[in-house]
Amino acid sequence: MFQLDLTSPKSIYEQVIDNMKELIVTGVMPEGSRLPSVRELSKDLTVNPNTIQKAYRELEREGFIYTASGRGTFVADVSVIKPDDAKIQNVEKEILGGFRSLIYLGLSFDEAKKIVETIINTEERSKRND
Amino acid sequence: MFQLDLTSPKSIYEQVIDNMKELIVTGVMPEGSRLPSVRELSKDLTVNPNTIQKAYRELEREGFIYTASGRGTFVADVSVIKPDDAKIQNVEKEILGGFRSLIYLGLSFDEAKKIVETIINTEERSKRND
Amino acid sequence: MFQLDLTSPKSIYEQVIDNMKELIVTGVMPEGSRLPSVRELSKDLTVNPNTIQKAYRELEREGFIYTASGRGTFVADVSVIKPDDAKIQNVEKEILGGFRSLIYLGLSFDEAKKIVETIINTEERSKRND
Amino acid sequence: MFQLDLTSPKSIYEQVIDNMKELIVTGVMPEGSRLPSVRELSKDLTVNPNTIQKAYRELEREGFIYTASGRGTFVADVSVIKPDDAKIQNVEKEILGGFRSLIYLGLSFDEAKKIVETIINTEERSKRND
DNA sequence: GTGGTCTAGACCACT
DNA sequence: GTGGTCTAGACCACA
Repeated sequence: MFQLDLTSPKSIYEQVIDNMKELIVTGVMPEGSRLPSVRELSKDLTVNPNTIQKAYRELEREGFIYTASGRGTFVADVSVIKPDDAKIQNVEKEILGGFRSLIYLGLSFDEAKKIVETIINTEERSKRND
Repeated sequence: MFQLDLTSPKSIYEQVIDNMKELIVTGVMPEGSRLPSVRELSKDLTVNPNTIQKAYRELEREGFIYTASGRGTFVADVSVIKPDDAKIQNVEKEILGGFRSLIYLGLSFDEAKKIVETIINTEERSKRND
Repeated sequence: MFQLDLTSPKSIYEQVIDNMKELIVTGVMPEGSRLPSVRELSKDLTVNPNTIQKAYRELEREGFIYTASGRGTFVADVSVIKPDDAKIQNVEKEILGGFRSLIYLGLSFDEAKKIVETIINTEERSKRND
Repeated sequence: MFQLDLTSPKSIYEQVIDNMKELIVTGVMPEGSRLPSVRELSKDLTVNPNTIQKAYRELEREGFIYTASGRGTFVADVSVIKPDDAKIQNVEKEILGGFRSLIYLGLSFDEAKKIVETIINTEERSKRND
């Protein structure tokens, strides 16, 4: 399904969340499709079931999936998710922090700006090739 | 000097580092100027001295400051710091992650792009007004 | 007969029970009328027969229906059911918990009160229009 | 601090959440006050630390508390919490379900209505005596 | 089989 | 000391 990066500073359950969101938002996992069961995925990634469940729980809380005990977990209707302004602001701060880090690392403002533009353009192109 | 946000998920020592870098990179604390002593700052921010110590150690490791034993810690020549490619790549990943988060939160690609552009432009304007 | 909400946190058998009770108490299914067989209903709702079986068993236990072996299951005389004080107390706790949740969600006491009154009034009106 | 009801159908972590919310909303735990540490409370209630942490995490997510790793968890400014319409609707459904259950249990509409009114009035009186 | 809860106990970073 | 993450493995209700 996807791979974990054990060297990443991101925790395992966060990686699972991000990877799943990616699959859902890009439509690889369409609405209503069934996610691998907690046990399946935990075995597949060789991590503890609790870790997967933690990720699934968070995904459910954010409205990406819904869970039917005894039957499985399924992709929700993501188009309904309404942007949460508070969260967006947090992410904005995160991005601003990242941008400033580039400056701290010794880049000029214009170099940093260019890097961010490149990141977005690369992302845009990769989306178009889906 | 600056304020801490005790409710922030960022750890205190990270906040100290970021604030210090900000002051240094923007020139508020020019090269050679003396930083508050660990004790002074810890008292000022009412945090544990160990926490300030840790922040200063990291700042020194990254080349932003240097310590003159018995005299204090001073701002280094920041223009010398060479961008560390590995670190830049990490920050790039962080920014990309943030950008994708905007999408996950329900924004369209163009909305997310616009937000990032606004962040950078705001930052640019604030720098010009320094 | 009725629809299930597969995304609901309520389990399927609970949904079946509640829907059946609704039909019985409102008189849509009058005393003595025959319920769909387990197989029929399970096919109709595309759920596992065991699930329907479990719901019927619970409904019988509570006195809403009775089974005539080999002939089917029928609506019992509901007017005979005596309120079970223990159960009523449980439901009262549930309602109190819900009411407090409204407060936790940031509503004032009066707002919460008004909401509950509206719920009951709406229910009352819909009953009158049966 | 409070007691758990091990016979309750509510899970332990839900009970912890509800009890804490109660203490916070009623002002027993004012803004900024420190919650018992995960370990303390787990020992106090003789439950596993993970269970307490699960509760604390949820409380944080809902904005009732904030957490400062290494220092403890603290009561947040609850007045800021904005009612979440989706959640309110869920609670409304819950209350409606409870109300209907009273009817199913054999009460008349007016009896059920009176019970709910009594619940709210009792709650109101107990608040006034705080 | 499915998800949900819980225990016991470990390791980590931060204060 | 604090909270955060994770493993290993148990028990439960539900389908």
